[in-house]
Amino acid sequence: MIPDPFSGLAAFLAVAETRGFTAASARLGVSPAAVSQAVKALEAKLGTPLFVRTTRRVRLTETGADLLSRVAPAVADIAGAIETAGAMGDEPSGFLRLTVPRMAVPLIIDRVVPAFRHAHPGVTVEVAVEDATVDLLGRGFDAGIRIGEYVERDMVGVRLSRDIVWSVVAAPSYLATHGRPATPEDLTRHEAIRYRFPASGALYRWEFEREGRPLSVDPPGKLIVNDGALLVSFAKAGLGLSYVADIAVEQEQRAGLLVRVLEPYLPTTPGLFLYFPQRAQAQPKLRAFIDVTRKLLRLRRIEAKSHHAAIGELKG
Amino acid sequence: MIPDPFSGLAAFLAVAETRGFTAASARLGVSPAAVSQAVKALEAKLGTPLFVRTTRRVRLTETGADLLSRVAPAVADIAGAIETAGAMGDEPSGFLRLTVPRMAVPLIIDRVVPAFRHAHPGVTVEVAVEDATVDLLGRGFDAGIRIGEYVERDMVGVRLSRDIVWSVVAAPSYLATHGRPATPEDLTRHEAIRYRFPASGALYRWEFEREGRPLSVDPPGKLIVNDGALLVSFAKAGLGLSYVADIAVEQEQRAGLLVRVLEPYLPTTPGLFLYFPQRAQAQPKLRAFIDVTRKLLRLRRIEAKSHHAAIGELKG
DNA sequence: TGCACTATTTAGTATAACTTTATAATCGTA
DNA sequence: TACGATTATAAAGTTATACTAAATAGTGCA
Repeated sequence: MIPDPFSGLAAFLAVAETRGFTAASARLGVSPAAVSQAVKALEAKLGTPLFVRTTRRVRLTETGADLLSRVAPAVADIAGAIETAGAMGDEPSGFLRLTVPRMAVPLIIDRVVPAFRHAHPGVTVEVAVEDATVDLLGRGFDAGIRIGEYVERDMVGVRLSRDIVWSVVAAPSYLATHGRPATPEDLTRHEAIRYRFPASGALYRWEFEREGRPLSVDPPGKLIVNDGALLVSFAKAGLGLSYVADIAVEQEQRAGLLVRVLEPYLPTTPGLFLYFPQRAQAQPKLRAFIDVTRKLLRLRRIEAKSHHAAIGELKG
Repeated sequence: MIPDPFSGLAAFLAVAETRGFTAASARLGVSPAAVSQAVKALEAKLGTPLFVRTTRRVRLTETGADLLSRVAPAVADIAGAIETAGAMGDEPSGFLRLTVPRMAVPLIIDRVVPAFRHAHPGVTVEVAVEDATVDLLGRGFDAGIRIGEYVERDMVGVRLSRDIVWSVVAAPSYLATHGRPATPEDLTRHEAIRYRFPASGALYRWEFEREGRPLSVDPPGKLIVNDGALLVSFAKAGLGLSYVADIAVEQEQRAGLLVRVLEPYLPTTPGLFLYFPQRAQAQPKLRAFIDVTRKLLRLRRIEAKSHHAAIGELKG
């Protein structure tokens, strides 16, 4: 048997509170003999009687009174904690910790988290923005957003966006001055706004395809940033070419502030996904977050269709 | 069954503290499946998972962490109350935890503990052998054996042995080959079997007195041990000189296997004492241990007197 | 003094908890 | 990338514990 430090306490407390074994047995829903045996076993374990009893009266000994006075508050604490834990069962509450790449902030997080907080004020949300691939369980996260379809087993991926078409963009003013690159090799004669990964410190190589084969380029650049938003804003300022996901510059393109170049050479990859451990998906806080996210992204798809935009399917 | 408000808590606490079901099952002394079932039943009762687990990792959920933080102090209170109640019983029961230096094992522990266990089978005795000075209360010990008379407040010391006369001893064969040191300085031309304290890693300096003034020597030696028994057995094997308490080599001296040298220079210190908190001495388990110890050491003194040996007084 | 009621003990039974075995999953290392 | 070692869990069977029923002894009140 699992050694039970509480063995006999329930019976002891019931007898002490009702002042009798028969009353205690009625309260506990068992026979008087069961209560008698349980208390007797506890007394044997302690090596001292807890009650003085006649067939007509039950009185706590000094040791029993002392034990009761110390144990009763602690038992009440435990009962309260268990009740609270049980109450947490149905309503989402507690902490929801997410790790997300910076790109996901304007696309997903800025929209979903306010809606989620509004719908579930009992849940504290923590968003850790980082562009490194994160070990969810090891770092204590409940879920994460990632580019591309994760292949880690026992993880579930929920698509949050359509596929990403990568883009090289520049301001019209930049192109007027420096010309328009026609092939990836032309980039050697241009200014690139480079991206450095915060975690690893590596510079992001620009990736292309030619006739189905991958091609990687390290273009020259005198601007290096570690923030995706700066890639976009510096490009708009005419400071160079940026390599970004098309979904990050949709508005700038529509407004004519940024222009795509090298389109025939740019790849497409799966978009943003929400990942979480399969075992965790039964948790109310996570289910609630997924539900809110789906509803919001479905609304966005309806909006996008009305703008005649191509939308990727949302998958469960 | 008596409804048990604590059902599953022991298993839950064990898993939370050990961070795994297998480790928890080892601690509780049951199979991993039993722990898994107990926790699962508690989770079902609460309607919420307490752990997120893979086969390789176990992590508390937010609910589980909250439950743990609330339950753990209450459980500790209950354990303390039960232990106190048990200590106050007339029949000694529960745990008696002792910390003792290795030297005390052959002299005291080997004799007293079997007798005590025989007389009081209801008490579980734990003996921690270590040569470091131990904080009794901080480490959860009921009593400890120490060389010398403790002056810590609220502690009571019961003498267990007569004063210790320290000795430098060697086998006759060693002395025949290497000569007999006449002064502590002569040790520089001898082989010492050194003692290293396991806890601190410090080498034990050999302490002498000359004309009432202390004198400390670091003799050279190519044998270093952290076990007192090895000091004696290596000395018997003629491997060098050992610095030991005379009570540790009484039999070897009587048998002529070891010879004392440098006697005029060796100090005497108070012997072995049993120490315990003053407020604990009313506890039956501790009173019983003291009684058994006194009886046994008194018997030993009668034995020793019949051998015409000098015995130190036993003090309370 | 007698009766009603309670606590306890004992023997038997039922149920709960545990074990064993097999399986699936995970993580680390080669 | 694949394989092996280790862990968690589920299911079925077994064992041990806790409970019940019945009998007995004791107590307190009318």
